[in-house]
Amino acid sequence: MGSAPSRKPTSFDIAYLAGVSQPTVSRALRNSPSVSAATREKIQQIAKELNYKVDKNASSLRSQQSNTLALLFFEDPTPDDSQINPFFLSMLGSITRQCARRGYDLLISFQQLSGDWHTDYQDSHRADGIILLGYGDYEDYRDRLTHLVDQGTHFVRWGLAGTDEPGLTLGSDNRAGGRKAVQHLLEKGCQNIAFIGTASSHAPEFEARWLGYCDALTEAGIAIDPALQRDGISSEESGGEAVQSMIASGQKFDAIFAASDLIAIGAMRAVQDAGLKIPDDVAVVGFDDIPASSMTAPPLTTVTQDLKAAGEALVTALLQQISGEKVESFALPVELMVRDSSAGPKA
Amino acid sequence: MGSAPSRKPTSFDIAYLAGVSQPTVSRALRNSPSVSAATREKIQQIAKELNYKVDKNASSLRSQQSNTLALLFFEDPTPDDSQINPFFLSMLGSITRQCARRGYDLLISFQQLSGDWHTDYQDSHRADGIILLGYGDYEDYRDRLTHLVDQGTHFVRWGLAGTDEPGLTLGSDNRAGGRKAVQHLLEKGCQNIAFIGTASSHAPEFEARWLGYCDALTEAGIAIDPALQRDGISSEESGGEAVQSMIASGQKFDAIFAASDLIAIGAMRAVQDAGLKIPDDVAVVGFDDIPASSMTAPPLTTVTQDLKAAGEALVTALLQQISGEKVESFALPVELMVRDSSAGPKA
DNA sequence: GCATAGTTCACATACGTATGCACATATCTT
DNA sequence: AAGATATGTGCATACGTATGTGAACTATGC
Repeated sequence: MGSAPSRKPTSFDIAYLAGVSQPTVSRALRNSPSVSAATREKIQQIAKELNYKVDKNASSLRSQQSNTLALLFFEDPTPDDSQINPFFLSMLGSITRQCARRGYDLLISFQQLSGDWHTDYQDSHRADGIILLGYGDYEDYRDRLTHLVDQGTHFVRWGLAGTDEPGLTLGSDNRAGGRKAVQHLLEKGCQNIAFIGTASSHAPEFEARWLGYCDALTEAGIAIDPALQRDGISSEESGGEAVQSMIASGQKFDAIFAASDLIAIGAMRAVQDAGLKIPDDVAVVGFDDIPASSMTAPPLTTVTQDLKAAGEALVTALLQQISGEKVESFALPVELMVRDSSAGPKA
Repeated sequence: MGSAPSRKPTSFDIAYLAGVSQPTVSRALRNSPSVSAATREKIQQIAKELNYKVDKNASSLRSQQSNTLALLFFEDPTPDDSQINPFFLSMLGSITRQCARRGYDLLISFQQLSGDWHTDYQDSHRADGIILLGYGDYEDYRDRLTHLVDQGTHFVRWGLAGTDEPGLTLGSDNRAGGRKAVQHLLEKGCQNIAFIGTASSHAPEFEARWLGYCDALTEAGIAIDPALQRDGISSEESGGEAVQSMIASGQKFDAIFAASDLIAIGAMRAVQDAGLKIPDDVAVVGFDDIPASSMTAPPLTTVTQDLKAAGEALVTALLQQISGEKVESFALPVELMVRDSSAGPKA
């Protein structure tokens, strides 16, 4: 191909070739209205020929904005080589594309809850704003969020919308999701619906899902039975142990609503290990619709969140905040994805 | 807390407070040996108090290196809101952590095979090097790789190591993996082992896995039977169709080696839909060990690649290349992860 | 007591772009 | 036709850091 120039072309090179000044080149390439169409086209043509690309560092330095967002995953118990929560990982694609569409680069990082990530990206001018993804007890990092707000850092968090923690939070309508899940089980004729997942404010999303569970039962005139509830974090082990505990205690149940798919998958395995059939003996519904959910046996009925909409909402909200608009937290609608783990002859 | 300063502190602010010049601050913060210990400590102390962070843009502009790597996922048939191949997604965690450990930021992007991504990150000085992840027919983008090499762009690709395409390629030892998988099935007593996956050079990794399949059969003195082979891309549908096709043709088979887990999962479902038991009637082995593999029913035996080592190798190789070292392509060892889809009474 | 080497720092400047301002020319008022 | 607005471009400079060069000062040698 063409001979490799010894040096990357700069806006001065283009200016020289076009017979204009460097500032005019800058303006022309940014489609400034204060440069004539003829000049602009000439400059853009030359830039293309030289394969010129604006230097991101110089541009960001001068304009004081990086056109870059930072995506921070954080995990509570982070083992060093851990997997990321599959649900959040699924959101990555949507966020990435949305960023690209808006002309923003995306910087990515995993973080422990410790460390001083909360200031790094902002202070070093690497990113104009931050997206925070991660389940977790936000009591732990409430201080950090407050600090971010105090510093004027732009950020948006995926979590339980409408709560009172600092900053902007978007999330699915977890309560409505829990309600839909349990209503579905009730319609199937289930009588003793168990809940697995921590129903405390330390896990606000799980708590909201639990409240939805309560809503549906209450509406159906069924009493909330603590004996049908088990605490659990979002893991397969946790779901399995909960089921074993219920079986061991002699508790009758014909359905399980799990606060996450990972819990549900572990629960399903434990149910099957106990010789019970899904969905005939026990129907199971999860929450999140992680990729594995459609591959289990039987495929898992679950509450699916619109990941595409979520990614778009996060990016959009963050960019609005950056541009100075006032943005309100809001919840995204969810839908029930009925699969075989709750289908069948029972209805 | 402290009162928020109206302006972010710069190295000049620190210099003033420390009674030194700005260059001395820069050197002190970079631990340059040409600044005395006393001065360095004083400066670092002040920097800490002011919560000073080096401006990434200015630093990168001046030093002409960004300390950033770009991770490019690309997909052949990219639907706009597509999922990323779960296998590559799994590698993300390892790469991210490794970058962090080396003090590099990670920029992430999804790309079509079209577009001019191959020059963007390099030319705009956004990244010092590029990691390319994606299966695919690299005939399609061989030109782009060549272009990258010509431009002197630093990049490393995950793929079939040791092939002759331009640039540096790391990958798993796909052939050994295929061999191990099939040896395992032979040891279980399987006689008619099918292969699903395109055994052509357009899918070089699949081809290598197929060669491993042939190796194992040949070593066992079994003839390679084309009737036991079906082409297929890496998707569940593809795996399912392949199985249906074999069953429809009356072909006998008591085991399947699928070139990817997605294929294997689709194949398992088709096998079960046909009323056959896994592993008793048909044993199944996949390749990749995606997260869903352990959750299928039965859990899928598969060839697992060391994702942690892979991520580290990619980052390390790229950084070595950036620093001017000569780096050779090499293959990483793989292991068989035996689960229930190939276990059982047959052995 | 002066030259040599070593240490520690300041000065000047470069990295490449974006933008406020002034200025020149062209177009429009009355 | 002279003054008033519009339009397009150049000039100067700022963004914040990193680094080559040289100056001052200290320590060492004879």
